[in-house]
Amino acid sequence: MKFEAVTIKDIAKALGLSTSTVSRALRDSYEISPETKKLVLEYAEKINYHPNPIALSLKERRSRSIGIIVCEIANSYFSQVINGIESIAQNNGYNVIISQSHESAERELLNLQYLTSRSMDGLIISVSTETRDFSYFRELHDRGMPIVFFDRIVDEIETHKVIADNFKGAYDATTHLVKCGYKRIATLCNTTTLSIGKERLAGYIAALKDNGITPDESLIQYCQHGGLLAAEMDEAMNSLFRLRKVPDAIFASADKLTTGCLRALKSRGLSVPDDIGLIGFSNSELTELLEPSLSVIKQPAFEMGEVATSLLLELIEARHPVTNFQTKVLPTEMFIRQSTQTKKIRTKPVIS
Amino acid sequence: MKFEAVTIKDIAKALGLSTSTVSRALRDSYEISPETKKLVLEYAEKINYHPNPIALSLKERRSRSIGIIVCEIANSYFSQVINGIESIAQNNGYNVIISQSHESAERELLNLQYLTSRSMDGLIISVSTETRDFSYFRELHDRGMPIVFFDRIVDEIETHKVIADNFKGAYDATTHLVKCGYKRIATLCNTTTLSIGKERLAGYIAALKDNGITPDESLIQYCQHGGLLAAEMDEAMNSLFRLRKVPDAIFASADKLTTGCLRALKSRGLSVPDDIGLIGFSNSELTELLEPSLSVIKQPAFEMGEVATSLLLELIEARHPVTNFQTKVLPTEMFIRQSTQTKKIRTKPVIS
DNA sequence: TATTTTTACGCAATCGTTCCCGGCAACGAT
DNA sequence: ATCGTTGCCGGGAACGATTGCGTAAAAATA
Repeated sequence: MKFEAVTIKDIAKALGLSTSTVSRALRDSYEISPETKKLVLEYAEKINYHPNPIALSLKERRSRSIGIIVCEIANSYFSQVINGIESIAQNNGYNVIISQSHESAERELLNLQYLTSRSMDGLIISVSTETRDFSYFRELHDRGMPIVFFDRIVDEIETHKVIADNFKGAYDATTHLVKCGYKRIATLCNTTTLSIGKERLAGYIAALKDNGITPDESLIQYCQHGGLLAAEMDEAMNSLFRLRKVPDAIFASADKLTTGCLRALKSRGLSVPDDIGLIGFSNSELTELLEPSLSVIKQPAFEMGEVATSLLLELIEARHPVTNFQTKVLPTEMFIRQSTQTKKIRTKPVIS
Repeated sequence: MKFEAVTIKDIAKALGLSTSTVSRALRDSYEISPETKKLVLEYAEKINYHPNPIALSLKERRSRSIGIIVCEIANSYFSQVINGIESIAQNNGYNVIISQSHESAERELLNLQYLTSRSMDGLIISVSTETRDFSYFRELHDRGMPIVFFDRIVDEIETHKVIADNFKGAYDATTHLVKCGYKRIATLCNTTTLSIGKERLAGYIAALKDNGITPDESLIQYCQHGGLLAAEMDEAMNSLFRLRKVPDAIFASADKLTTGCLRALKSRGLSVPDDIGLIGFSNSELTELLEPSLSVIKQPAFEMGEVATSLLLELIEARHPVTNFQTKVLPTEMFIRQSTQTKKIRTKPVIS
C-alpha cells in the first residue's frame, strides 16, 4: 500500500515551470517575479503541497528533529521532562522523537544508532542504569553531534548538562528524617555508576554526618535497575530487615524506589510513618493521595526539559564549535506529608 | 555543526569499485563474486558503515517506522499501550515514533502531518477529546495509509480497531456499586463524541436499569478534556454536590477522572468509601497504594498495544488492499479494593 | 577457432528538493 | 549600434541508496 504525496514536480508540470523556479517561488526568492510567486503559492496551497522532509533531510543533512532517550516514559519524572522538551522544541520548529531504553544498555545503543541514522540534529539523553561503556556517546560527541545530558549524566563527556540539585535534595530529605526523630535511617539508591546515584548517596551521607550520625554501610542498599524489577526491590528490603538493628526510616532516591518501597513496607504490614518513616525522590502526581501521603523531593522536571532543549538548540545552531560547556543545576523542592510525621517519640533504635 | 556519516561512496572509492557493486555486495546479490563481496563486507564492517535510512525512505517511500498519536504519555494506560506496541514493532524490525496531542485537535493534526510527511508506513492512533473533524483521518485512510485506531476509535472510518470491552467494564463497575449498597450513583465521563465516552456511559446506564434504578441526567457529568484540566474537574464535582440529593457513589470512566475525583473528594473532606463510594477506569500501578485503595477497572493496555501493532503490520505488509476490517474487543478486569467497601448500611439516599 | 553463454561489474535513472550556473530578453548608457 | 546591467527563469548536479540495462572479459559450447 503506497501513499502518494504532492511534489514540487507536480506543481512545475501543472504550471509549465521548472522545478527550480517553483522551489524558489516557494522559498520567496528575490529572483522570482511577484506574479509567478503568486501563481505558485496559490496553486501549492490549492493542492495542499507540503515539502517532503525526507528529501530535505537527505539534501541538507539535518532534519529539524531532536531525539530523546530515556529509560521509561511510564515514569512521571521523565514524561514531565519530555513535555518540557516538547514545549521548547515546538516553539522553535523542531520535532521530537522519543525512545526508551528500558534500562537496557543494548536497547540504548540501538536507539542511539537509530536516531543518528535518522539525521537527528541533536540528542537529549538520560543514560540507563546498565550503561558502563560510554564510548559510543563519546564518538558521537567527538564527531560533532550536539548532545545534552540530563538527570543521569555522563561525567566523562564534556557537553551541556542539566541536573537537579541531587546532593541538596538528598541532604534535605535525610536531614528532615533526622529532625523527625528517626535514628536508623536507611537508603535505597541507584548504582553509583549513575551520577544521580552518586550525588544522592553523597547528600544522604553528608546529612547523617552533619547530624552526628555515623553512616552504616549495611543501611545502604543499591538497586541495579532502579526499582524497575520487583525482585531487586524485595532483595533490598529483605537485606534491610534481616539486620539485627532494623532501620526506622528510609530515604528512597528515585521515583520507582519510593513507591516500590512503600508497597514493600505495606506488604510487610509495617505502619508508615509510625513503624518506619519514608521520604523519597518522586515526581508522581499521586504521592499526596497515597496512604500515607508521601513526603517527597520533587525535581523541576518540566523546567529541566526546557533548559536542556534550550541548551541543545544553542549547540545545534552554533556557527562555531562550542567548547564552553555548562552544567545547569536546578533546585529540588521538598514536600512534607504524612509519611515522615510520626507522633511516636523515638529515643532508642527499634530492635527487631 | 554537522555530523558526517560513512556512505556507500566512501566504500566504493576506497575499494576502486562502483557504488552499484558495493550496494549489491552488501545486499548479497548473486551478481557479485564471492571475493568482492568479502572485500566489501569486511571494509564496511571496519569503517562501521550503516545504510542511511533517510536515503532509503526517499527511494522506497517507506521507512520501516510506525507513528503513534496519543493524548498523553504521562497517562499510565497510554504508556503501557506504547510498551506493547514497541515490543511487537521491534520484533518485526519496525521503529516507533511517539507523539502527543495533549487533547488538542490542532496538535493532533500537526502530528498527523508530521508523521505522514516522514513517510510512516502506518499509524496507530487514539484520538483526542477535542477532535470533531475526522476528514483528515479519512483522507489519509482513503489514500491508502494503513491506520489502526485503539481506545478512542473513530466509528466513521473503516479500518482495524482495538478496544477494551468498555461497555462491560462500565457495566461491571456500576453493578458492583449497586451490590455494595450505594443508591445514588453518579458518573464522571468523557464527552460522548469519544467512543469510550459513549460506550462507558451506555454500560453505566444499562447497569442501573438492570438493577431497577432510573438513570438521572443530573448525576451524569461530562468532562471535555478528560480530567486533564483541574478546572473542569472542580466544575463537575460542584455540579454534583450542588444537587439537592447528592450522590453516594461515583463511577469515573477514565484514568485521570478517577484519580482526579479522589483528589476532589478528599479536598472536600469526604470519606471514601463511607461518605461516598468510588470506582473507576485506571491503569495506574499506584491505585492500590492510595488512601483508600481504589477499586478499579483495568484495561489490558500492553496487550492492546500488541494487538494493534499486529493488525497494523498486516495492513502494511498486505499485497492487496484490505477491505475486511475487524474490531478487536479485549476484556477488562475489575479489582475490588477499599474505595467501594463501605460498612455503612444504606437504606435511604443521603440528603445534603 | 568461432560463437554463444555466463560472470561480474559499471552506467545512469530515480526518489524530492535545493542551488550553482548559465542564458536570454529588455533596457539604459555610451 | 554596441555594451553592460538587471530581472527572471531553466538545466543539471547533488544528497545516499537501489536497480534495470548494457557490456567487457572469461568460460563454455559448437
